[in-house]
Amino acid sequence: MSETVYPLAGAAALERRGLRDRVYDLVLDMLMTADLAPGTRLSIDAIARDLKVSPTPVREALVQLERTGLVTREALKGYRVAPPLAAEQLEALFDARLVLEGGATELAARHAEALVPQLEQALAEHVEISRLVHETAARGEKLSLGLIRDYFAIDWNFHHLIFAGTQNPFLIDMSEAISTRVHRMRQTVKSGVSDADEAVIEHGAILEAFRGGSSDTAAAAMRDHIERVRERARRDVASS
Amino acid sequence: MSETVYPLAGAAALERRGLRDRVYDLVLDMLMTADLAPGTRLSIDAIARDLKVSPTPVREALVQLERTGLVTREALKGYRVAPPLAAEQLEALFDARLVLEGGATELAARHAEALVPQLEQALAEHVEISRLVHETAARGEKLSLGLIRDYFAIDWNFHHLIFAGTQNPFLIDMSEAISTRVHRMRQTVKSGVSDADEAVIEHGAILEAFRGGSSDTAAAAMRDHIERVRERARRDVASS
DNA sequence: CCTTCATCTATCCTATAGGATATTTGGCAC
DNA sequence: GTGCCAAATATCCTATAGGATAGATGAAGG
Repeated sequence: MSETVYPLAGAAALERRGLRDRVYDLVLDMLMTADLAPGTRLSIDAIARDLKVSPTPVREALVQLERTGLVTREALKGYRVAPPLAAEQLEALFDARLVLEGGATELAARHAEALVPQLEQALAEHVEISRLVHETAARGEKLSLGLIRDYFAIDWNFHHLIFAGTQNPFLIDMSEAISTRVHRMRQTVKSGVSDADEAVIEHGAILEAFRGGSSDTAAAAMRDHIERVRERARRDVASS
Repeated sequence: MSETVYPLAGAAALERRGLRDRVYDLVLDMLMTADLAPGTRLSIDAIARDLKVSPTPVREALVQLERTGLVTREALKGYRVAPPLAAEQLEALFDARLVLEGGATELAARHAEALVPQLEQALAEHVEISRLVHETAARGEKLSLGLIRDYFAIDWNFHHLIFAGTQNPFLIDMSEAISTRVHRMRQTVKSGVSDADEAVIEHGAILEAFRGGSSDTAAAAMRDHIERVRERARRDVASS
């Protein structure tokens, strides 16, 4: 008796999750880190055996993943890792980002006061991990998958904070759809870590614009950043 | 024997669908037409009994619906019809539409030549059904659910064509997320049919801008249209 | 009369089983 | 050796069963 009951501390944060959700996280993580060749079959039974669960929750997790665009489904044939983004689709992705993130930046500027300190924090982390990457590279070591993963997470966090700053649940939802595609693109396109310095500078310009309080200036800085990322990605594709 | 086999005619269009997909369509239709009170429980077993299928495909269809925002899920508690859009969320929805549809209109202007005839067709249908609505109202008859449904479909078709005109799969995906929410909003907000004349005029202005070929003008016309719809929706909410 | 606790029912969640479909393997004919 | 067909295997898809959890009902105590 007399079990220690932790009262309300963060009770709202504790949201119960079924097995389905955990399988979803695991498969998502698997798709993000281990770069599977596009078109690889994702056998439901095989995944179920691997994770020691029944096919049912796996099936549901894959239905959910299908809506993110990371996997494709053909009825009665199964799921596959989504094909890589063709050059045309890469352009479309950046067009969509220009629309979405440009607009989101304008809206987020309404709450700039709350947003600026968060972006400062995110940028500081970005600077820090860039330094780490450079040091590792200078020592001639190969960048560990974990480090690359962390770098991408921190880089995207800056963009994510801006979406969150709009306080618009619909835009935040859409940002997640974009997010998965951007992460996937970075697996195929080599770049992403090599342009760390430029990314930091451009993020800094966006932050500065937020400090200024002009939504138009901030949106312009964001659009400029995305266009530059697009250019760097184009060069990478061309050189591969 | 000797079954009549229809050869290749439109074979590409015939895409095989599992039971899961049919259940999805049925539940989606049910959510769109029969206006269920928000918060209504969607029992998996009950739906399965209704449709004479096992719970498994129903469960998968609901997972898919969850991503559209039409239903909400609480682990171990089940699915419910999504709560109605609060005033705040209504504003957020229009903000998101301004960003998305404004941007999409700019991009669609690149392919204006192909788009204009389609929009002309859509607008003609819009005019036609508006006339029908007016006649029905003039006779003092109550508007049938089918007529209202058709009106909404035709109205939204104009917006959908513009998304399709971007030829951007990512934006088209996002438009579907918006579409379900807009349809749902129209169930709660009374307006939508009453402003038929204004909608036709504003759509006409967008079409005219596309004919002119200026992407900025077209985007401005679209944003103006959405802002006006927002205003009309606000008035409706206030008067209820 | 109201609160509290136990029991009971309904529902969700996961696991297992079997039929249906796709894919692969092996063999045969050319 | 190459192309085609058939059987075997693997996989997907739906159905059913049982354990687990949430909500409801009813009784006991204050």
